[in-house]
Amino acid sequence: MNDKKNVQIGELAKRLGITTRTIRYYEEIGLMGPPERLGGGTRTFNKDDILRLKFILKLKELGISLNEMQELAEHFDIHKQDFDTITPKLIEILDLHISKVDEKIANLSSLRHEIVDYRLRIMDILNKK
Amino acid sequence: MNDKKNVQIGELAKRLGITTRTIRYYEEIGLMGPPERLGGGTRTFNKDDILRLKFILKLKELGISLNEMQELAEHFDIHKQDFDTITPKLIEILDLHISKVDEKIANLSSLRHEIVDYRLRIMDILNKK
DNA sequence: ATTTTACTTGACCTTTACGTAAGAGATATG
DNA sequence: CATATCTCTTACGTAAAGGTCAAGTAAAAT
Repeated sequence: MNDKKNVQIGELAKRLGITTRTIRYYEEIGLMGPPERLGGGTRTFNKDDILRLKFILKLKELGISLNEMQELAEHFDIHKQDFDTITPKLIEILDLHISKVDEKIANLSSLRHEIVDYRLRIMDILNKK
Repeated sequence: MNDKKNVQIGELAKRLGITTRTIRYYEEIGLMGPPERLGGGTRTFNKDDILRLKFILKLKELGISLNEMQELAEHFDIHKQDFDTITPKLIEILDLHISKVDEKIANLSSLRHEIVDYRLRIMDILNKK
């Protein structure tokens, strides 16, 4: 009666290197749609659930916040396998994210300059004494 | 009896473009030593206080966290004018901070690559259909 | 002197992404 | 069956850097 493929939360967490809290949290904020439950209420995750979770983790790795993902939750409904609809929107998001990253890099670079300059000025003060 | 130079918190905040809460907060966490008070308890800030606050804001601008500043609070005791003692330590900090920034930049750069790659793979999937 | 600002402390609120604990029920194993 | 090991929900805690009241004084302006 139990699909070989269905997994409980602890096992899934261990597999993906995250905690059960994280999985429940993603469900809590609606990133992870309610999974099936066993008779007693225990969650079981099927292949699609796992795919979706992996996808979320991938996006997170790329620096996309859970909040940003939520705004797009409608678009990457992996359950529905409508990869056609999800991808254009996702690419849009990724592009936006790339420019954000570029901006951050630019900011850090100028910050670096400033720090170096400041450092030099202090060194000067030290040497002039 | 009142030094022309002494300023109250609202005025000081306005001058530096921050809020009074921020100034009180810095005092709260010990970044800003207790200032003099008027008879009624109103804080007044003298030149040194203002210098110190400006210094803190400068460091903050450079991306140094309040926490990092606290660890160094002993070293940049501007009140004591011991610019000799503060600078070497400060330079040390700045150097450390520069390398932190470099690391962040490197991370963001590789993140950028990953995102672009991911984007490309998705584009491929789209085009192959 | 009186009104209008400004200042005081205290304490709770915000965001993000979970951590952690409590108490109770479910599942797996010997 | 008993026990060990999940899993469940609820709900408060955390870090950073202040924001935002609220009630009560003090200082400044008229």
